[in-house]
Amino acid sequence: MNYNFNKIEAKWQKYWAENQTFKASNSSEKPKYYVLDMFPYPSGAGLHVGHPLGYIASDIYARYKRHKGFNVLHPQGYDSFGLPAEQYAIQTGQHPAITTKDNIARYREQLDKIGFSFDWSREVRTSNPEYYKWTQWIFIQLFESWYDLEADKSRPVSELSAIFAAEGNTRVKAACDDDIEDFSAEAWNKFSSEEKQRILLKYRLTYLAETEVNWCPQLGTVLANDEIINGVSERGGYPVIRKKMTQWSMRISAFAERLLNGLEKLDWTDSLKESQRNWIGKSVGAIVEFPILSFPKGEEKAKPGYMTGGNNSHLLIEKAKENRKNPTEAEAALWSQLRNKQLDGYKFRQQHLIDDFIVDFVCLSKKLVIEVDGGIHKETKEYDEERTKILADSGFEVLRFKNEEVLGGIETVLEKISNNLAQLKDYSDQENESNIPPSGARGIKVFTTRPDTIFGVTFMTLAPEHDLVKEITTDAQREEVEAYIEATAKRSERERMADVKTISGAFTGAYAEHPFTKEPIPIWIGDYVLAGYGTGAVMAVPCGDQRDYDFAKHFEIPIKDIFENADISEEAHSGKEGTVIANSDFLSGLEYKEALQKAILKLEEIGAGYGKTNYRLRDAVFSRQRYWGEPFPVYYVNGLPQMIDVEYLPLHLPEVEKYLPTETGEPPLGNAKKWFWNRKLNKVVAPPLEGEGEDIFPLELNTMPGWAGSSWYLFRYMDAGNDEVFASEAALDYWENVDLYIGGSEHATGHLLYSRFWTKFLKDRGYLKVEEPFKKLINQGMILGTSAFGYYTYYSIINKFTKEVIVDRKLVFIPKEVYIETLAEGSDSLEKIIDRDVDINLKERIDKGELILGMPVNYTHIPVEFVNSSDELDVEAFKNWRPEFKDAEFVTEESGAYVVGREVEKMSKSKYNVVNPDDICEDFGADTLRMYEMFLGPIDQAKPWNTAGITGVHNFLKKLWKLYYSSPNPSEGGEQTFFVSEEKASADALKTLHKTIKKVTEDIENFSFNTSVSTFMICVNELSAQKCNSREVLEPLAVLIAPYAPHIAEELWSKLGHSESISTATYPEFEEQFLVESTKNYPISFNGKMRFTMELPMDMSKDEIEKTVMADERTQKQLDGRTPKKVIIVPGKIVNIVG
RNA sequence: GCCUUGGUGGCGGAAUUGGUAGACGCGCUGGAUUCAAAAUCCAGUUCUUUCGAGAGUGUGGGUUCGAUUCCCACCCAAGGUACCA
Repeated sequence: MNYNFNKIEAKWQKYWAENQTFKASNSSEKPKYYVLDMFPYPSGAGLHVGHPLGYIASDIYARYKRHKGFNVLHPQGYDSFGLPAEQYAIQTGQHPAITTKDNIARYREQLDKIGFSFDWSREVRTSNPEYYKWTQWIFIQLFESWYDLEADKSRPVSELSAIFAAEGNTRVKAACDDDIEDFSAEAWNKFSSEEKQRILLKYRLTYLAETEVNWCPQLGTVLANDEIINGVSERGGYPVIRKKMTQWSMRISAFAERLLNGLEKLDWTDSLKESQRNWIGKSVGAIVEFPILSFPKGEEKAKPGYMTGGNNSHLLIEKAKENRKNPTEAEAALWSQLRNKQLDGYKFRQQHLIDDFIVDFVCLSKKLVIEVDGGIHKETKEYDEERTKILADSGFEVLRFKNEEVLGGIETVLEKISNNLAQLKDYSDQENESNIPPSGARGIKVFTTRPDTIFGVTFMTLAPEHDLVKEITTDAQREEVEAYIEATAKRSERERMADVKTISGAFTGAYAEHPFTKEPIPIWIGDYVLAGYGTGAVMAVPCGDQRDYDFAKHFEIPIKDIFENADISEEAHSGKEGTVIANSDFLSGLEYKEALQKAILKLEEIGAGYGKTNYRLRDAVFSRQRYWGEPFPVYYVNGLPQMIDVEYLPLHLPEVEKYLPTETGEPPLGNAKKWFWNRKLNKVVAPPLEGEGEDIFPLELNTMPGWAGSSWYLFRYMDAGNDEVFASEAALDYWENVDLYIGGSEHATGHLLYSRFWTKFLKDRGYLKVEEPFKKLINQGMILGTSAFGYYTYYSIINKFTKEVIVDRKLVFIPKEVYIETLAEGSDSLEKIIDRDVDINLKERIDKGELILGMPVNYTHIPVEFVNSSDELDVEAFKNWRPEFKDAEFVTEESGAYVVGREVEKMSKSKYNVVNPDDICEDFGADTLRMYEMFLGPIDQAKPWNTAGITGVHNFLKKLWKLYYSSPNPSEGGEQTFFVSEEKASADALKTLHKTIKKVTEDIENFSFNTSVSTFMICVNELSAQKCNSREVLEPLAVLIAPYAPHIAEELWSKLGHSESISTATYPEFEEQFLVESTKNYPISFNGKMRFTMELPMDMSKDEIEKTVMADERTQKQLDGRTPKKVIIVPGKIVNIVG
């Protein structure tokens, strides 16, 4: 019987499905093993042969582990929320749920044909409400958590509130927003509920924050970086700008150190771990604060808020204003005497901000602060002391009066003030008050990894988006700066990073003060500084940093050399090791490391900075302005987010008529007719009518990103149907985490980091016991397509005088060489071709110059299914494909065929190079497809698909089949029938078998599937040559190959007399004894080049080998009379003769 | 730009720890079988060659008795670069 793969494969696929052969149990005597593929997105195009590559590899491993006695969990499902379905919905109006369902059905059908051992009873889809209920639940858990930096773990927010109520927020160390104000327990307890919510939001692991996005006003939507091409949208070509938007963020940065350290224990490739390390980007350095030295004239009056810290000042200003409106009696009395330069002509300000403090009165020109105690603005004693200290540090004198003093005898108070004013140094001589930072030490914070080079700072650069830019820019520079900011807003972040050639920037006109030298440092803005990195500002050290160097050269900013023996005439000296600092005051003469330490110490000493570890990892934006994603279980009361109670989950995705943003630019959910939450009824309702708004609040309009559902799906598979919890404790305890994960390296920093983050979070909160989701990870490379190209000319002949068109764009396909030659050298060959095609009379008239011949050339993709393995085109099929090719002519080879050009590209519909796995299964069988995909090359590398090569693997399976179909007495002319001999196998056959067991097992453990396929081929070739038909060899061979070619293995297994599936048959054991060799075929090299080989006994000694080799006549011939200088002998390996 | 991976015959690729470069398969060439074709089987197939041999693993250097493998510099290609999944 012939190898009828279609019949065999259908039979066993049916058997597996009916018997639930691969259904995994959540309890078993056997050890567990969890094999997972990266979550597929079911695209509309269906699977092409590139997709199953990783699934085949994981399936082989899963099946191998079953043979090895493991209880294997090998599930599959769909990451079914995503942009493509939404795009399709926008274009066609078709609901994404419907297209997604269809696509999944198609995927499933295709997957089933390949014979995977998936446990389909556990299938999940992220877009199913039963699934996203738990994604929403996890979001709520994140919202209800904060990160305790001391315990280094996530804790419930209720515990944080308790801490605040007991001791305020000054002692707790938490991962939080930058703009946190200190408050006491008393203060906390007095805060309104809303105030508390606002503060807690700054601590939660998911929080609302302003983030920069790529906004396309015309499309009314946010675009991904790769949806932007040259600053305009890919769709439509509309302009895109950077815009700030309030969005949900995930505080992944709190986990940075754990994500970094956790890598060490993972069995991932070094390159992948390295990618994650770089992404997390830990750098140790210092925060340095440069006080802003100058403000433009008049500005300090108009804007009293030049404080340290961004949003703090805004809050303080509000408070100060309030204070001004409601003075105490004493304050009001004093102010009436101080205002309008009444006292000795000195100008006083009331309720003024200095640093982060509000003082009652201040005379800036004398740096004198007047405080009146005991009023309604009374602060705690602790706070007062701290404030006095900081004010003193900034050079302010503080004068305190009690309420009674002011009210009892204002004359005495005024006299005291007056005396003080007279004694104090006058700061107003330096150009008004503008040289004194009006509010004290407002500064620019920078993060630097090289505080040792601080004396080399000659300018500062801020990101153009930096909050301070608008405030510090002088009138003279304003126009230039604003134009620059506008220009930058048009460039994407990636563009800005990639483009190092164009140096651009603008001077703000402002200066900062060097913390040590007190020299003024000009403040520039430049787009090489990114707002999201560090503090969005750098201290530029042109002598030590190339980008600063280039910037300085370009704008002719001085470059200060602070290195010993470094040449900085051409480029910056960025080396660290062995660098000695010079020209740097107390750092001079110190080596890099010492200088670094000392610089940080000094900075801390003078209060201008402190050592800090910085991470490049930014908090992850979690909002998407899309329809087809998980809705947030969130509604808003007075703009503050509220979580829907867990018992009312899932919050279903609403129906909308249009999947586009609303006319007012809101996300697509804004189109939903019913998208409000009734807090009383706990359900989704229509917008409130007049008078019934009390319990009805708007729901969140954004949806979650693609990575929400895929960050935790591995745990859902452990207990997929559970509607009480995301997975039961028993299931989680049994399966723990994924033992082997296979997928593309493109997920290195996205999915793989986010799922590690969520796993750590869920562990902290006690929902999981594991710290990591994926123990071992293998990357799969992409399978590329081999595109086919046709080259053509479309020539026209026009009458020079009458302009009559005689031949209109006639299409002639030409050989590739002619095309290339025409482009490179000229059209000689092309003309010859056209001459043959053109009517003789016309040709004569062309030669006479009466007619003009135009013949442009071009190329086009040709569908690969029209091309055979010899690159010859099926001309008729191609002509019928599209009307424009109907009348095309073809210049053929001698054989009469038109030969296409070939090139390797990504497999894609638009390139007409997609190969469908269904077709391959139909023509060659799933077993052939599986083995061929593995045979193509190493699993982790990209390689082109070439269907022509598949016959080799197919023939191999036919040969394998024949080994078992070797009826000793086939009837004359009849087919071979199944036969295995029960006799002892030959020594050669056993050697072949055990050699194969050894190699294949090693390969499978090393995920070197391509070499194991080769090994099988060698094995079958050898056994065929040996005419081996003994059960002793063929039975273990069937098990050995079963993970790779399961259908044929099942068939042979049943023919061998087994009634159970082969899937759990015991894996054959390798035995060394069959491989023992007594001789070695030694390569004999001369100066490292192998010239001939010699068969010598394995146990021969070094001396004997040398003697034997030297005595050989071929050795003497090679040496040609010379005496060798040296003879190197590695027993069992080689002989090398030098000389 | 930065990070990661890779570069070996006409093609996919192999080569364990520095030890016979090109296993295995495709393609190609020749042969057997056949009226013929398909299928199958056998032999050959890195390049150059004056048939002695010589060269050769992206390029240029280095270490070594010996380098595809280790080191340095460079070139090229692919993936990622934070809203494609």
